[in-house]
Amino acid sequence: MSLDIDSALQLRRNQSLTSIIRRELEQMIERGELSAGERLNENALAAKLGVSRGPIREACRGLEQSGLVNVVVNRGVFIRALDGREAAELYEIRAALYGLAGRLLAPIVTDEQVAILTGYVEEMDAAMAAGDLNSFYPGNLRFHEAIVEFGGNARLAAECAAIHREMHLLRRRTLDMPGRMMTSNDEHRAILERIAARDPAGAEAALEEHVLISRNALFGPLGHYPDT
Amino acid sequence: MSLDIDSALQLRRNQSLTSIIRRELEQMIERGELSAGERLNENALAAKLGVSRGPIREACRGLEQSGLVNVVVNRGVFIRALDGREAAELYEIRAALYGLAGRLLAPIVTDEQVAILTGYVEEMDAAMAAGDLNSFYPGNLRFHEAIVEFGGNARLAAECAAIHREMHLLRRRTLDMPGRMMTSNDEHRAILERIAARDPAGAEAALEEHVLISRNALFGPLGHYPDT
DNA sequence: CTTTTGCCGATTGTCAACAGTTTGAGATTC
DNA sequence: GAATCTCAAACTGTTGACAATCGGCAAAAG
Repeated sequence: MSLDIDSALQLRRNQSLTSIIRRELEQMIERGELSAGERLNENALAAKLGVSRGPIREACRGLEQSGLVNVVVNRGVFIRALDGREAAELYEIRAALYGLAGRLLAPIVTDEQVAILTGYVEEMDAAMAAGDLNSFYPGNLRFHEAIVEFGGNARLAAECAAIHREMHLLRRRTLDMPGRMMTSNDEHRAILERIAARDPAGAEAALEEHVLISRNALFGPLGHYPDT
Repeated sequence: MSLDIDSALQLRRNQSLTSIIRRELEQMIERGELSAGERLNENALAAKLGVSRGPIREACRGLEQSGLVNVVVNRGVFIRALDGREAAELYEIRAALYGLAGRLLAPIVTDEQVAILTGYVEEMDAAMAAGDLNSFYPGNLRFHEAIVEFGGNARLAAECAAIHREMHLLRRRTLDMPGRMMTSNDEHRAILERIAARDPAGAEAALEEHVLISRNALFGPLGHYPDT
């Protein structure tokens, strides 16, 4: 009982309407309920959420800074549309950051953490065997999240999460295409193996390669910066 | 005359009060007029800038997202203070990003760009010879900016600029300490030499090392994540 | 003397209204 | 019939006001 009150107060304590709305909008983008290029109507949103326009505008300024929306003066805020070039640039950065995460993690990883990562890979194996893409995806997500978390650089983890959110702005929604599921998990095994071997350079290379292969699967292996 | 009007309109066209205020606050932080931990008073700022609190609050939400301020509900916004651990984490990320920039640039750099970079290094040499730290600093800044710009990944350049802004939150303000000026420019020469040789791996390594040496100069070479 | 309690000024969170801009439809002209 | 002009509706930018909350100080209780 008192625990409920405490947690409720704790929630209230660092959640203004603005932050609640920002999170809500982020999730709407992640779920695809707001698609790229779409315009946000402040009045409509305010009415829908039962608040005034002030907090909505504040939330949108936060989203603007994190790159999820574009704001055009006197015209409104638009869900950002990643073109091919921007997505490719993002993948490049992501590859470098995941590589760094692997390099940080390999020397300090614990046996327990290796076990956790192994669990995720096996989950994905099971999903793969069942041909179930919907349960493959969360395993994939947690595998990558865990690597950056365990690496010990909290800021790096936050940055990777932000980039991952931004990836949802890509029009072609298949972040990991069905056909890539099995080869993808082979790569996961390779990454895990290098981490478990406490091999920083190997883990770095495996993670970088994994991200860049994903990128090439989306854009084709040739174009450096595709134009759409 | 009409040019003045046009440029004024052009300014007005994609600059809301919010964006002007955000830039102003960023510059105040960069110039050190707002020091870490300090609290921003919305009313005072609004009066000082001659606007209402709305745009101020919106600007602060943007600054929050880019990590320049902390917002505590019902207490206000505080200029963020980087502790040692956060700064070290930032340096690690920065090293990886600059390394990526060097790797991208080396294969595609033009002779003209090499000449520009060489010019910056010589500027720094001159400043060094004159013992003039104040003219060393901007050369240093432009050298690093140019490398990420020329690399061709616009998003990477933006990310590096954001991290650089964030570095100004460090309490120990000497981003490059006086004593490091000469050794620092030796490293710049090494970086430039690897880029001019069109050597991606070498440029990457030289840039990473350069950033990590800076980090160690600030924190000492030993501690992985210092606590203050 | 220390601790608790209640109040008050200051500050933030939120809202509703006003002012200026954009947009699109219909009228008007050539 | 096509292009241009006019104008009103819709929307965003900004403001000032109201409500809720926090921190500190003084008085009362122990």
